[in-house]
Amino acid sequence: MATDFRNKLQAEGLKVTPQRVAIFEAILRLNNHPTAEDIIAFIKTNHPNISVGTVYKVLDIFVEKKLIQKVKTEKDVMRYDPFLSNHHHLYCANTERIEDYEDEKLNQLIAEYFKKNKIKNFKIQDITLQITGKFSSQNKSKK
Amino acid sequence: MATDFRNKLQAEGLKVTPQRVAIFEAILRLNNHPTAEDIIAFIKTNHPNISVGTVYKVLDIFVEKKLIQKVKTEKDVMRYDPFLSNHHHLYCANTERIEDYEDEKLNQLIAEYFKKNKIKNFKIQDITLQITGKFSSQNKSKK
DNA sequence: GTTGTAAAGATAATGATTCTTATTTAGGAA
DNA sequence: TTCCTAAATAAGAATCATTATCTTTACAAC
Ligand SMILES: [Mn+2]
Ligand SMILES: [Mn+2]
Ligand SMILES: [Zn+2]
Ligand SMILES: [Zn+2]
Repeated sequence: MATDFRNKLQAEGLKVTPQRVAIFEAILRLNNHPTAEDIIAFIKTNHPNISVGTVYKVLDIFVEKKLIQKVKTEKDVMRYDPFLSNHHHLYCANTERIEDYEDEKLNQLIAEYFKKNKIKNFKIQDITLQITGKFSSQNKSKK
Repeated sequence: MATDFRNKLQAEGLKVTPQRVAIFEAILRLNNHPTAEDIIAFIKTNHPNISVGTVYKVLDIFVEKKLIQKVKTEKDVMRYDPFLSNHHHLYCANTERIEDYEDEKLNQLIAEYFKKNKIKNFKIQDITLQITGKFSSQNKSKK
């Protein structure tokens, strides 16, 4: 996992720097699909003089190299996801909480559906569900 | 349709102003899920001195009153959708094009699936698919 | 040691959006 | 119709997430 990350960076010809490690670890720990600001705040304790620009730069690189993903929201702040597999998101209707939702059976159901029902003039690469609603067990990793 | 819009505004106790009408019509005409900037550019021809702040304000009101929806993207610009029914979106992997995708059969399939497979601690309100891929018939209403 | 290059830090700039304030207007009341 | 006033708009400043620029550092190859 941590070594996996190092390997992936090196395979892309990118250096394994303390900043990059710290940013990646922060995203893993902050498991509510953190914003850049969340990440900076988290890192600041052990790594007080990290530069804001560096964080944004590194996040872009991670996204480009597919070490993380961006998560779409209706807000004017980007959020990041270290979880790369085909999965879906539960959006809280009231708060900024976003939880992962994995469901292989559902993925297959949808894949089969689209195998039979092609979309004209469109080649599907990826399907993600945004499931909006309310969490009943309050909090957990709120924002 | 146009009167429907007026009624809905009045039902909410909101005044029907030329700006609001122009903004709503612009969103209908600009059928690629326009940004505020797209809307402003479109309106400027007939309505040269509309204020940017007004457009953002009005868009917020429309969203709040459910006359339009926001469309989630990975970009730092908001996009708006006049289409309110349960529908999905086809995101072009290369361009900013976003098309509506309506599929009642799919909606039912998914609804049935979740009727049988509840998500623990979560009450679903709405499900939207983001379908990413490539359009084969190039353009139509590009960005 | 010198050179070259990727990466990080500091900080200015950008661009979408929001806020503030003065002015105008829609539309109900008189 | 005319008046009145809360609601809405215009103009422009401010905010804030993100980008860009420029300098400095890390570190490897020569
Ligand atoms: Mn921006
Ligand atoms: Mn912004
Ligand atoms: Zn996720
Ligand atoms: Zn739509």
